[in-house]
Amino acid sequence: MKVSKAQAAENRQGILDAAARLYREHGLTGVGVADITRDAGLTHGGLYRHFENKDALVREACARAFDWSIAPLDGLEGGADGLAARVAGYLSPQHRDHPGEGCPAAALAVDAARAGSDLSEVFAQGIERNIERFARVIEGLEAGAEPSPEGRTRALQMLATMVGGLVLARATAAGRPALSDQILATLREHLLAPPHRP
Amino acid sequence: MKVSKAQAAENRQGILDAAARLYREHGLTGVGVADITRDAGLTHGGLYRHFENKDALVREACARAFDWSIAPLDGLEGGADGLAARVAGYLSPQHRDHPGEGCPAAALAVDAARAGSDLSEVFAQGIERNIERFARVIEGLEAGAEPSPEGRTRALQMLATMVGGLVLARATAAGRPALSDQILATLREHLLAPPHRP
DNA sequence: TGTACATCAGTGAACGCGCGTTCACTGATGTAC
DNA sequence: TGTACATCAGTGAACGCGCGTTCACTGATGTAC
Repeated sequence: MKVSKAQAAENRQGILDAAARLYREHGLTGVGVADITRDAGLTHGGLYRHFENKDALVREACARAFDWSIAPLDGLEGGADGLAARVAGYLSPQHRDHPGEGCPAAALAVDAARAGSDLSEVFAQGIERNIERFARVIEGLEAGAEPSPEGRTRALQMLATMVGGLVLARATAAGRPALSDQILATLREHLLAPPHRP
Repeated sequence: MKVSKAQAAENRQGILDAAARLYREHGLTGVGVADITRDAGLTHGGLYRHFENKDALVREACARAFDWSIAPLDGLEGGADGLAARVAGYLSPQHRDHPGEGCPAAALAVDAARAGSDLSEVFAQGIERNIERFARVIEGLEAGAEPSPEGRTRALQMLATMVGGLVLARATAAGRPALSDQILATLREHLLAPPHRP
C-alpha cells in the first residue's frame, strides 16, 4: 500500500540509518539489502523505489556516516580540551566495540578501496573534510579559516595513527584483549601528551 | 588421479600462496575457494583434502602472509637505514597499489575483526611479532633481546601510523589520487625525520 | 467541500547466479609380498 | 627386483542456500474536477 510522502521520506531515512550502521558493523559484503530493509521495518522489494541499486545505497549510507562522524567536531574549534576528549573517545574500548556508530574510515575504508572509484570519491571527500576540520581544531582556528600546511600535516598524522590504532585494536580484540587494550592505551597517551610537536 | 606426496605438498603450498594473495587483494569475503584453487591450477573439489573448510584455509593463509611480511625485517636489527627504507617502502604508491603482496594487517585486519576469535588470534600473534621486531630494530638490539617499554611504545606508534596511512591512502586512491599521494608523502616525511622522540 | 480516479510506496513471490561443501569416481602412487 | 593391490590426491557434477534484482499486485494517498 502507498504511504504518505512524509512517511516515505521517513522510511528512506530509516533505510539509510540501518545501512550506515549495519555496513559499519559487518562490512559492505557482510550484510544484504534484505537485512537492511528488515532492520528498518520494511521488506526488501521496496528498496528500489528509493535507491537505484545496492551500490547507490552504499554510497549514500557512507556519505551519511561521514556527516555524522564529522558533526561532533563542530564547536570544538575553540579549545584543546574538546580535541583531547575526542581523541580519547576515538581510541576507547567503547568505540572499538561498537563500530556501527563509529568512524566510517576505520570501519569501511578497506572495503571502499576494493569497491569502485565512485565509492572511493565519497571516502576521499569524507577523509578530506576530516583532515581540514581536525587541522582547524588543532590550530584553534574559527570555522571558515584555512589551516596552515603544518596544521594539516599534524592533523594527518593524528588521523592516520587513530585509524590505524583502532583497526589494529579491533583485529586483536577477540583473540587477545590485553594486547588490544594496550594498543589503545599506548596511542591515547602518545597523542594526548604533546600538545604540539617541538 | 592421485599425485606424488611431493606434488601434493607443492599443490598445498600453491593453494596457500594463491589464498594469501587473493584474500589480501579482494578481502576474505570477496574471493571464493573456487577462484583460489583455479589460481593455483587445480579444481575446487580437492581443496578439502588439504583444509577442513574455508575458515581453516583463511587462518593458514593469513598466518603465512604475516610470516612473509615479517621476514624482511630479519637482519635489519643493526642499522637505522634499513628501517628507513622499510618505512618508505611501506608508505609507497607501489605498496598501496599492490595489496596482494603487501602487509596483511593493512589489507585484512578489518575483515579479521569481523570474523571469529580464531582468526583474531592469528592476527594478534602476527601483530605482536611485528611490534616486537620493530621495537628491536628501532632500539638497535640483536635478534633475541627484549625491547624496552619505550621502544615498544615507539614501535606501536609507528606501526599504527603506517597501517592507518596505508588504509586511508588506499581508500582515496581511485577517487582522488592527489590526496592519496599526499597522505603517503606526508606520513613518510614525518616518520623518517625524527630518528627518536626527544 | 465532495467525489472519482491516477499515482506510486510498499509487498512478497520468483528469477538467475555464485557461493561453500559433498561425493562417486579416476587412476597414478607407493606399499606388501 | 617384480607383481598385485590398497591408498588417496584430484576431478567435476550436484546439493542447498543466500544474494541482488525484478515484477505483478495492493490499496492508501493526493490530485483533478
